[in-house]
Amino acid sequence: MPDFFHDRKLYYTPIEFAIAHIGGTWKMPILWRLQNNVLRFSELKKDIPHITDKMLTSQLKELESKGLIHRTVYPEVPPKVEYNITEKGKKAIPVIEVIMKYGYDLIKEAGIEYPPLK
Amino acid sequence: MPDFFHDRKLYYTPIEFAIAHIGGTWKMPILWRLQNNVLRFSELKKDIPHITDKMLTSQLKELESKGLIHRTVYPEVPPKVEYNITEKGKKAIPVIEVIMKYGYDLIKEAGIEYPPLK
DNA sequence: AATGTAAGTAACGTATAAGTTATTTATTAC
DNA sequence: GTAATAAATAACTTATACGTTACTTACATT
Repeated sequence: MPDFFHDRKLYYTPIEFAIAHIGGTWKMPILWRLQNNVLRFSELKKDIPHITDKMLTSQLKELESKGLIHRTVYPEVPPKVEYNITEKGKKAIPVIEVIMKYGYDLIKEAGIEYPPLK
Repeated sequence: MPDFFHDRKLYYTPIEFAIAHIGGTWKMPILWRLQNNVLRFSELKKDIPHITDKMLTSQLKELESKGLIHRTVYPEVPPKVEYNITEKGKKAIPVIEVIMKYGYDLIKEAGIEYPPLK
């Protein structure tokens, strides 16, 4: 398991590389919502509780820079910007699904009351 | 998707809860190595490149406190401590596998030279 | 002229994760 | 009596993630 460089950053493992793409508090919630919908900045903001403008902006930028989503600007006033998932981004969806289900299992095991999946 | 409290911490989503269990730089590499082996502290240290004593200690403690691994102390000098995965911990293995495979895919897509999985 | 709008940016502060270096312990081996 | 050993711990520093508040833009509406 050698280390490797990418984009001026050193990675130790494939896991670390994967987390660099979909990790952090907000990237998975964003990708999850874009899996079947093209959404505007304001719609994402509404859909994702607690997210701030700053975090939404920065996480969208990171996802775009890694090619998981695409950003379309409509030159209107007030601005209109739409975000859609890319083919590359779609490959993250099953991964997110597995993590989400694991989270639900843990919640259940911990005896936390929570609306069930599906 | 309501928020919930657990262990005096507020979680926003099942994903966040899952990551609290297996996230961070070192927890997955540790669990992965314990999936089929009972290992001593020093063996884990040898097996996991770049990990420091401090991080190994703290991450083992967190994994133990969440019930994913078990710690056995043999009252000898010098000390002997063994770590093994629990039934609860085993449930994380398929999740880690999916993330790892996703990492390998991303590495391949990025054109990084890397020894292939399997 | 003032107000509202969508999609941000900037400056700043806080919290958590992770890394670095030195020290501890009890016993056996030299 | 000094050194080696395994498994840590403690004090400290650095880096990164995340949050808070205020501000910007260009046009349309009132």
